[in-house]
Amino acid sequence: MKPTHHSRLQQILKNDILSGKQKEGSVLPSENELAAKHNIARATVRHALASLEKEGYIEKRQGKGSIVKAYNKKISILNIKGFSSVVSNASNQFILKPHYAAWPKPFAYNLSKEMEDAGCIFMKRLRSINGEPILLELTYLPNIGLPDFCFNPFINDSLFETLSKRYLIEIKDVEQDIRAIKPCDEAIKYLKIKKSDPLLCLNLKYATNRLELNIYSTLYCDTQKYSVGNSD
Amino acid sequence: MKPTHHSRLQQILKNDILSGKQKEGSVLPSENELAAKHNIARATVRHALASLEKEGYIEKRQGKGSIVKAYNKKISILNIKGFSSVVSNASNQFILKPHYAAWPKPFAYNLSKEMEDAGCIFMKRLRSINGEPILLELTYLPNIGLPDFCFNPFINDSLFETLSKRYLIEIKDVEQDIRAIKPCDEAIKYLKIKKSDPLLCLNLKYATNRLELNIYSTLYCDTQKYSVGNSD
DNA sequence: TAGTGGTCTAGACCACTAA
DNA sequence: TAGTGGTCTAGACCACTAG
Repeated sequence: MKPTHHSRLQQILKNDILSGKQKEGSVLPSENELAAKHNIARATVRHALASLEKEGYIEKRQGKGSIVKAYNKKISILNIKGFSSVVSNASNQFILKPHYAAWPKPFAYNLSKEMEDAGCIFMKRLRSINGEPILLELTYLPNIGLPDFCFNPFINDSLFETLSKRYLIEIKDVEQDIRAIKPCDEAIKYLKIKKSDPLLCLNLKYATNRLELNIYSTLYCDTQKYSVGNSD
Repeated sequence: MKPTHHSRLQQILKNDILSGKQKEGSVLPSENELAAKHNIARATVRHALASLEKEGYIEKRQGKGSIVKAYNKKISILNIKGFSSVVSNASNQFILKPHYAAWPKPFAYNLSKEMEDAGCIFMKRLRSINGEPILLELTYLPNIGLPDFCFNPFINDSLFETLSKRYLIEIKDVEQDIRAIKPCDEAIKYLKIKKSDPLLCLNLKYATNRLELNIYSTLYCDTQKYSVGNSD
């Protein structure tokens, strides 16, 4: 996995934004400036900026420039950013730490024979905001090419950051399925809601840069105080 | 609004896919072939294909080609495609036809003084699949630059198609806000659900190619039979 | 008017896939 | 090995924004 010019620039700018060096509403250096500074062609700069725009970090305006987008305060599960990178005052608690298991049967998605046989890594997490439980998440990863996954703690409490830094796995795409349901017993227990409270249920399928590797999550979300959104 | 080479090619390919001339799983002509056939540079072809990929119509594979994506059978409200272009056997019924009105107060989003003063165009639609009511949609458009909007019927029953063909307005972006709620009386009546049934509520804000023009929709969706998804 | 992003060209080389 | 998409360059002109 060799870094390209555009992905390198993309990472530099993303870090500038996340670290606050580029504040929301500020204008990035112009495409020509970036090209000159990094010794790359303008088309390559545009490629990097297009990626940042797709991920929701910037907004482009003809004649003005590339503007750092306002930070979205919603629980942005629907975009690719994940949870811990978006919500502040959020905390993660493992109800079940990552462990090896068989895939549940039946499983909502089709699995290849190879994945089926390898079994899965399963975890159950409760996510809270300001101490209030908001989200119960069941996550399934195929037990392929993830050595020692269960024996090392997460980096920064983040599954995606761990996958990226430890295994060079990047999330490319999300497929999602949303329903409003009556809460199951488990959700009632952990989210401390009533049996009559409606609950948001999301089934997510994350595609990664490894073609055969998908990550599956089922989320139960109490949307009475917070809503689920995207900034896409 | 002058059509560009890449948007023209994008439209041609999109039509080929939607009309079935390019079937799901089939491979589009190669970038070089498309470039030669349409007398444009390969970079321009790539621009068009990138847009199609972003909208979920195709998937690119290095060394193989651009593959037409499997048609997503879910009610894809979360992507930009809209409703009528995605779901077959779907029907639209106006509960309230488009008419001029004041903006509701309070309104979930901030409006500029100009928009506020212009008032809005409001409509209420019930959408059914196979004769079963699934979705109640309340839509608000600013009454700016949409002459005679209320006096002409929709093209193909589609708001987006009407905006595109009659007013050259294209949807660029969607911001969404999702909740599971207890149904309101109106939803119970039109969707024929019980008071205890959980209901999915979506607040959508569509951005368009006209900077000051946003479209707002509130959707109430019965997800007991169909779920809401995206193919992003 | 100067500077920005948007579109477009005509090349080049590389990485991957399949026969 | 031939053909595909992925990356990249060095130019050009246009449309839009702001001073």
